[in-house]
Amino acid sequence: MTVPLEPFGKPRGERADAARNRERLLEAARAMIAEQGTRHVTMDALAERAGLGKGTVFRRFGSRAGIFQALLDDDERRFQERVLSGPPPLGPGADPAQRLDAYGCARIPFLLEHHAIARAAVDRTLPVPAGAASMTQPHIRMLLGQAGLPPAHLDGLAVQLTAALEGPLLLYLSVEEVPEPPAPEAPHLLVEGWRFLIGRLLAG
Amino acid sequence: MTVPLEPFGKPRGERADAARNRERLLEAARAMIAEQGTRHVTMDALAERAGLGKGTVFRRFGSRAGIFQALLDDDERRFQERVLSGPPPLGPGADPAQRLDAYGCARIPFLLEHHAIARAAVDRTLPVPAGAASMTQPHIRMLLGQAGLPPAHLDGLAVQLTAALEGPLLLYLSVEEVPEPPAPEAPHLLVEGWRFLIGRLLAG
DNA sequence: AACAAAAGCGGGGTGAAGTCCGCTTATGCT
DNA sequence: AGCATAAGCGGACTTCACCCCGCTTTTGTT
Repeated sequence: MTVPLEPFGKPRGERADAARNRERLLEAARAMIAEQGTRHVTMDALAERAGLGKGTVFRRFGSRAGIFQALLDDDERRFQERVLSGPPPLGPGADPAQRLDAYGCARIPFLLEHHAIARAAVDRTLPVPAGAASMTQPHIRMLLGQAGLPPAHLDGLAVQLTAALEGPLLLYLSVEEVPEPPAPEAPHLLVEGWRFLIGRLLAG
Repeated sequence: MTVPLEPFGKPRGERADAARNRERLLEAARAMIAEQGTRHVTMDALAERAGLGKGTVFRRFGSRAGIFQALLDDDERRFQERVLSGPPPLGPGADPAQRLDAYGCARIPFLLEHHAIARAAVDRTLPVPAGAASMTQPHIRMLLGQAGLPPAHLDGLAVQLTAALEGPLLLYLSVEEVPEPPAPEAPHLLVEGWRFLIGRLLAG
C-alpha cells in the first residue's frame, strides 16, 4: 500500500516558521481556488497572497502540482484509512471481488468530489501515480491476486484497471465533461461501468 | 470513427511556401528527436534549426503537441486504415470479441513503437483523445455494442477500456518504465493483460 | 504585367514554472 | 544569554510555450 512517509513539504523536524508558512500557503491556495478556480492559482499570485516569496512556495511544495497534492492529502489519507482498516466491503473482511467492486464505488465519487484539485495535482512531467494517490494500483493488484487471477497477469491488469478507474477522471475527460449525476443518489456512469467490468473479470 | 479532415497544419489550399516550410519543420523535428529526444525540441530551437521564425511554427502546428501529432499522423492514418478496411481479425469481418482482442494486440505495439512521440503529442491542456488518436474510443464502443453488451454500459465501458488500453502507455508509465519486451516476439505484459480482460468481459 | 487581396512570416513581447544563491532567522548547545 | 550552524527565505533570473501585429510574399484576376 506504500504510504509515502513525507507526503509533501512536511519534513519531520520542521521549523516553526516553516510550518506557519506552509499553513499560510495552503490557506491562500484554498481561498484562491474558491474564488477563481485552480487555473488562477499561479506561483507568483499565491506567494504574494500569502505574503511570502516565490522561492518559499517551491521549497515547501516542490512544484505547482505539489500544492494541490498537499491540499488533497488529508482527504486522501482518510480515504486510505477507510480502505486499509474501515468496515467491509471497502475495508478488509469482504472477499476480494466485493472489495474491488466497493473500491471503485468509493473511489469514483471521491475523485468526482475532488476533481478540480485532483486534476491539478497530477504532475504532468511525472508518471501519474504521484504522491499519496498511488495507493490505487497496489491495492488493486493485491485484490486481484487474492481473487485468484493468474499471477502472470497481475502486473498488467493492475496497471490497466488503475487506468480504467482513475484515468477517465484525472486525464481523459475535460472538466466540463464531468457532470455530477443528475439525482444525487443516481449512480455515476463510470461506477456502473466499473462494477460491470469487475463483475465480468472475476466471474470466471 | 471520426477521421479528422484536416489533421494538423495542412489546410486545403496550402500555399507553396507554406507547404515547403511545413516539410522543413517536420524534417527538423525528426532530426532533433533522433539526436536529442523529444525533450529538447523547443519551439525556438526548432524554428532556428528550420531557418524560420517562431511564429511560423505556431501558425503551422498550433502548439508544441501539434508538431508531434503531425509527425504521428501518417502512421496513425495507416493504422486506422488497417482497422477500418484491413483483413480480419483487426479489420471488419471477424466477430466483435476477436476484433477487440486484435485491436489491443495491434494498438499496444503501435504505441510502444511510437511512445516517445505519442507521449509528446498529448496536449496537456486538452482532454486526452486529441487529434487522430481519437479513433480508439468510438471503435471500442462500437465493438462492445456489437458484442451485445447492455447499451446502458456502453459509454462508461468505452471510456474505461480506452483508458485501460492507451492510458498506461500515454500517461501512466514513465518513459524509462516502457521496456521493449526482451525477446522481440514475446508478448508484452499489457497485451496479455488486455487479452485477458477482454476475454473475461465478453465471455458471459 | 500589374495589381489587390489573402495568406504567410518573423521576432519581439508576455506570463508562468522553476532555479539559484546570498542573506536572515530559528534552534540546540554550552 | 551568546554562539555556531543549519534551515529557511526571497526575489532576480532563466527558460519556455504561446500571442500579436506590422511587413512580405504568393496567387488569382484583368
